[in-house]
Amino acid sequence: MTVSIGDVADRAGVSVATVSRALRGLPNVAEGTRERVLRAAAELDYVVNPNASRLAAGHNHTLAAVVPHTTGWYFQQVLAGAQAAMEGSGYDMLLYTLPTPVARERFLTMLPFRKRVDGLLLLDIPLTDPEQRMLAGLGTTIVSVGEGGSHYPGVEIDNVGAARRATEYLLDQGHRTIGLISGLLDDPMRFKVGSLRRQGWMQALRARGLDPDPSWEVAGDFRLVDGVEGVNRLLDGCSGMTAIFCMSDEMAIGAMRAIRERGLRVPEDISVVGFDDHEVSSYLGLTTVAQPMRLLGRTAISIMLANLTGVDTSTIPRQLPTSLVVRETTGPPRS
Amino acid sequence: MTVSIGDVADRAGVSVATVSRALRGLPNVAEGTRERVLRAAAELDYVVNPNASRLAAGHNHTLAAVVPHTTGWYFQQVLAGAQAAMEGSGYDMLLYTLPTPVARERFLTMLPFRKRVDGLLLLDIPLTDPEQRMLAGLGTTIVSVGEGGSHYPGVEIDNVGAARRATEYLLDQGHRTIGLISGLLDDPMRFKVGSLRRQGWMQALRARGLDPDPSWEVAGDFRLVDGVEGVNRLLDGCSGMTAIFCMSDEMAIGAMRAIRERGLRVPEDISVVGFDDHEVSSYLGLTTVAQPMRLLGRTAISIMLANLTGVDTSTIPRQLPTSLVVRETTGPPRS
DNA sequence: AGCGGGTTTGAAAGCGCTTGCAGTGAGGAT
DNA sequence: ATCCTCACTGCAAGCGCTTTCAAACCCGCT
Repeated sequence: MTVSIGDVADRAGVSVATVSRALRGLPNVAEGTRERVLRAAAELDYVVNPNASRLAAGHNHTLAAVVPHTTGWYFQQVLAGAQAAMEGSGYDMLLYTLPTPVARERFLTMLPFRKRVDGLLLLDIPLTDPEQRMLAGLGTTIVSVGEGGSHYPGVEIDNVGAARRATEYLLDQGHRTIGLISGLLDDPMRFKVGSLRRQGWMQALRARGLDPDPSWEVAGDFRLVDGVEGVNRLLDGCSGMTAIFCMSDEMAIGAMRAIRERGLRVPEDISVVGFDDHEVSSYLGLTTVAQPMRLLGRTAISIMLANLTGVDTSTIPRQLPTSLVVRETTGPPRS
Repeated sequence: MTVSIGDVADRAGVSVATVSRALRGLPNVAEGTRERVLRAAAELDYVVNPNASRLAAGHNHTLAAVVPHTTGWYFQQVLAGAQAAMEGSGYDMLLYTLPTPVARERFLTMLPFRKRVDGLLLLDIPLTDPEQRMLAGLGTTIVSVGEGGSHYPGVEIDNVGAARRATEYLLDQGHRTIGLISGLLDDPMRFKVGSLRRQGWMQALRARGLDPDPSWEVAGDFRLVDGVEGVNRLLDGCSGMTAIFCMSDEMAIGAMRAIRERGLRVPEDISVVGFDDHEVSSYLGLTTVAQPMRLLGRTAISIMLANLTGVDTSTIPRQLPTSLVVRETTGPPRS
């Protein structure tokens, strides 16, 4: 039915061992033999059976990406970058999505990737220290993006610095009461980036002698709807706010919607800054912090592949630059 | 080093054959024996080696999704639906992305999924008839979403009907010159959905005795930027246009941007309708045709799994309903 | 006690490939 | 001519499971 390595060997008049070596480009195969094997394989339209090959060789040539969810601009972009970097590497990519606490728990207890994956790419998966240690102890190569850990390498951006920079820009424009729509804080299952970006916002304000009141901030979960709710709670709970910093573009878009529904204008009444540089942001004129999402993915794969092959990774940068993209949703406050 | 089925067998005091059967829940294993095996496996923290298992059993328990690209709201949603439906099915999902003609060609010639995948999920991959036949002849179970084929089952929406409905709505509002920003047409490598939706638009206009001029339409590629360019070409080439139907929300968002940049207002000067019901559309107030993307993914997986197990699939619907979501970017034309 | 039937179990033959090790030959050195 | 190298090649033993087939067992019956 299906053509196997033995068929190729017969046709080429050599042993299966030689076919195996020839096909994989190993040395110790005479050039003439290799050509004969290659021709026979082509004629028979042979493709190796990865299961057999992996079983015999004891590796999987498979990587798994673990993401909180697959929708969401940020994750798509990082994944796309990772995929691109894997192109031609001979590795397959499996995807595990952990959208709910239940899925997360199951992943952490079942460890479904064991014996089927050589490397695990953790894309902003917040893990407690014991969880990190447990995973790292499994023998699977791990690389993280964003939410890092001390038990495996990772790439990330300077969240504190980026948020500080965005806030400083707002301050420079003359704003003094700058609201924050953050990610859920202090939840071990949630992203640390929330606290980091909040630190940046806080630092910038404090540096100018401003003391952010608790009513200046509100927690969201990076989604559009959180922006809407966030703005409403912010504007109801605090007067004189002239700018809002959102920890994701999605929240910023929701925020703008809510602001306009209250009859206020952006940026005349309220300036809005987002984070991510979502595809639509440029079309909406959203001022935002751009982070190199695809590069994050590519870099993580570089580290992964290098670690897997024992190559030195110390020259690969672990922190990637962000940039503030100023567009039309920010401006000076009305005097 | 790693615990194998033999270790479990030893510990449970049975043969590997029995362990294999017990672990997979096969009948013909005494209840007491099964429990003993399960306990031994748990104590040893045993997980089966999928490579060995698949090699021996001759199946892969892996599906591959083939998508034009992973960014883009539509594909993410369909994929998310598919992933959700695979949850607990025991199948892994591999992803092949064909963003360029080169990648597409390579995929079609190398057929990298052979011997590694039981089923192929073609997500809006336009294929010529010979290509379809070739793939179908490979013995891999194939299911399509969107761009269907006559050589394998698929799920889709009524593109013609949906576009006609949207156009009729615009006509009912009083519009008479309704532009179209379509997908690339007549390109074998491109989506047929473009032509189908165009047909719907055309039918609606003709039914009212309107004869669309070539200057009423312009081809795009479903991206934001295509909306911007499309509007500019449309508005430069045709006067009196009061509404524009875009074949994707992304193009609609770009279109609105361009319209506003020209100093025109939406919907007062120009009404805009999109297609997909993108996440941000509700926040932008975009009137659009909603299609059940996640359900498309789920349904495709249902068909796939059923076909793989030889279950009858004739009761699974092959065409899913769309709905027109009227929001704020449409209204009557200015008299 | 002996028998027929169904239920459990185990032995062993693969599944298709990789790889350690031994064998083969050609070519050069002695 | 003999011996040694070294570059190739083949043999055969796995890799860790599934599955066929037959043996073993447990019943209730005769």
